[in-house]
Amino acid sequence: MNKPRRGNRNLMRAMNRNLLLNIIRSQGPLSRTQLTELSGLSVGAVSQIVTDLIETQWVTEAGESDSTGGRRQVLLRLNPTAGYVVGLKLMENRAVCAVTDLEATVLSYLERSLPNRETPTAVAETLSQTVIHAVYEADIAREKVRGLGVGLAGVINSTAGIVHYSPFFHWQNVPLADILAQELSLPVYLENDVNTLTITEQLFGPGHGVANFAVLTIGRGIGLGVVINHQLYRGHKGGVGELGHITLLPDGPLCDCGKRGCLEALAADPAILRELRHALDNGTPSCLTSDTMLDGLTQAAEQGDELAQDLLKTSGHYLGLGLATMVNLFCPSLIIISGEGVTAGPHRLDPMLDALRAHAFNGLLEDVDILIKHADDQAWARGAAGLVVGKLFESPLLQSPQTP
Amino acid sequence: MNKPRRGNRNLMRAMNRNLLLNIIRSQGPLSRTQLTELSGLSVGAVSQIVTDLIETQWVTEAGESDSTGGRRQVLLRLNPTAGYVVGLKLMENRAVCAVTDLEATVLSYLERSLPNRETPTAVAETLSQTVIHAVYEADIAREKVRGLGVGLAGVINSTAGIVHYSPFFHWQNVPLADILAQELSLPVYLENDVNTLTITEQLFGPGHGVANFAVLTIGRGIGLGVVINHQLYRGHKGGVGELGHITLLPDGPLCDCGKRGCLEALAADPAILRELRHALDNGTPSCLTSDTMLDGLTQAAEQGDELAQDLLKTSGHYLGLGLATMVNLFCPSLIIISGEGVTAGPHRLDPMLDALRAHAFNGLLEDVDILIKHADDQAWARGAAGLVVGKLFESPLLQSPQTP
DNA sequence: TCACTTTTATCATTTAGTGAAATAAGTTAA
DNA sequence: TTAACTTATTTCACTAAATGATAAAAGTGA
Repeated sequence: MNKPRRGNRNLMRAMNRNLLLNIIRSQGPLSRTQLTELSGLSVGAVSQIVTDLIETQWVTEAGESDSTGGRRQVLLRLNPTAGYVVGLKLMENRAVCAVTDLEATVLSYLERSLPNRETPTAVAETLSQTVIHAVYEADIAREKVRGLGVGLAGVINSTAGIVHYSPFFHWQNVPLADILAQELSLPVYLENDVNTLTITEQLFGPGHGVANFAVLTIGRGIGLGVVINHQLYRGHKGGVGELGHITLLPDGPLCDCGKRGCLEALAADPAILRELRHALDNGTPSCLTSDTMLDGLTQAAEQGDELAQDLLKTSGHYLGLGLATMVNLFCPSLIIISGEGVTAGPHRLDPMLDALRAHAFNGLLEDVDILIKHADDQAWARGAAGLVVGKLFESPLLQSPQTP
Repeated sequence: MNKPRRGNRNLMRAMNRNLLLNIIRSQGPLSRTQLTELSGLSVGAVSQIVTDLIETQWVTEAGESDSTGGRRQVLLRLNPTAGYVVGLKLMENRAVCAVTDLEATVLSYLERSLPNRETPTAVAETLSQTVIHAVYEADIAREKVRGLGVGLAGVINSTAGIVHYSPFFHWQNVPLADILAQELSLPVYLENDVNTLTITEQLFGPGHGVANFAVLTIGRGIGLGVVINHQLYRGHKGGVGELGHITLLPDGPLCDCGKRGCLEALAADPAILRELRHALDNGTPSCLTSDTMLDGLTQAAEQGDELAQDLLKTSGHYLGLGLATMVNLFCPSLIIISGEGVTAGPHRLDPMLDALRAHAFNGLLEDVDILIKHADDQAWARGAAGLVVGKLFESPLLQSPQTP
């Protein structure tokens, strides 16, 4: 039982238009005839809607296919220059920005350091300039930019475009989307960073067409994005799946959130480095030093350093435990494991998968695909851009729940 | 982004018909004018659809309201005799059965013991007789029975109507829905028992209109039903939220599922009784005996028995820990705590709520309603009946995903 | 060149929602 | 009691979108 909704001709047209647009977008160049088959619409309707899509420049005719004994079919594809989108990913002290076309191909990419502890307005100004610069570098007409997607860690109200809580900026209830929208005169969509990655995996990645899947990101924090019934799940008031803060060890180390033994405090990158320093203080022999970063630790593990291996193994084990809990509750059919922390490699990921298998409920992991997929800075920026693409191709059933 | 769907006039009509029907069902008797306001449809459309609903007997005119200075409005309500549904809840060695009308008012209710370890066919025969008997007792025409809903613990493929795994019957891949449907010549819907309760809370209980909520059941096992975006979530292959089998203590007691330290093995009713026997064996002073059941234990706790209080407290604590994990991942805006285990009262529930508050992520519990709601056998049977009502009033957007 | 195929456009038909106007059925004040 | 006003519901002309048949376009092959 979904929330019932009123139907009228406009909605019907919008649904079918959206249907065709999404088929063309995801299934590559297609003829009108193929569209009728794939959509189930009549030839008349397809003809009419396609004419409209071509007039409004969303779609272009792109060559013809070979004849199969009759008239050649004219291929239709998404107009690559129909529009462009900008994605911005905010991190602790810098931002990365990407301009992409509607197929998420990156046209320009740049990084910018963010002044520390600035006011939201000051940060917003820096961000605006970054966006303008990136659009300039992409060499596209500004009018064709359809929107800006912003991803950052924290609790975000994506509907209102408000940052409820950000661990980096220590903001509270900042209407960042509105501020940026005013400065740039663009639609701005704000979203938790893991969610942007999740949406982009749904649109362009292995998550396409998968009804239920989850994206786990490992890095400074532990993030979780969840798609349920083909729809990103945001939870009550934008409080997304806080997998990083489930309690695994009630007496464990203190977490940033104030509780003890959270997954994040046991298994995220800072936890590994904290345990490294503990071990060195206790005189554990190792080639590592107290200012080794995760990359160095990974290298050391590959070269046989036992401490490094142990640290990664422990982190992986807890990650697997948390992942098993997630699987027991959500039962996704696909799990994408991503983030910078993936680079730590098998020394971390193998124990994770072992623990996952050991603690997931009987049979729940059967037919579940698990993908390891590294996400660098550019992938995060591209993810934020994908957020806008997602809005552009979103089903009208989800948009503007008008009267009822 | 939902899976895009084709729209046509039939769908439009079905959507609006369903919209009106659901408004009438849930908002009580209403006039046509009120319907136009609540639905957003035009007066003409409402008039036409209501005429159709009356012709097809779904709705009846039920008196008039007072005049507010003009023509009196004719009130419309769900036709109470439009149809009836039957619900069946299967337990370890018995089944309970309820016949209700479309508003989930119970018309007849009966219990029946189930012969142990029988074949599915034998069990199905007993169930069919029970259903026929219950319908007879409800004194309704058999043709007006719209379907049978069956709820039982285990992993159920509700789409195919197959019991994948049942902890009680030790069946595997039994097409119970088909067997019963043949015997009774009725549509039969099979579903995990917690899910039936969840659907009924959504239709007739506090879950009505709530986009995201969860139902936790405490009893012999720990169950979880989840509604996300107004839709029951079933997970991949019907593997529902196995909250009972998340690992809380990796070295904890052995669970039925073969793993150690599952929530169910720590906090469900059998776990309490197991710990009771442990404690008695160790000579802990108490007025309890080794064959005390949960009711006796609860009474003892109320009368000040320390062991009983401790046992309930420990169970509650683990329940709260598991609940906090669930909240961190799902972030529902409403939690309904139900099942027979609720009768254990504050000695169990207060520690549960304490642990929940202590381990839920900052602020995630704000504005979250928590309801304690006892569910006895009849409530479970009514829940199974509600499953059918849910099907009858389900949005056409969810039904028959035809071609696309 | 003709017969056949395949693709795409066009057009009459159907039908559900829309909104205005008509009808029905009240109330209220003179 | 009647006229004026209110409110509820039905009716009806209108519109627009999907449908399905038919026509037109554009190819192949003997």
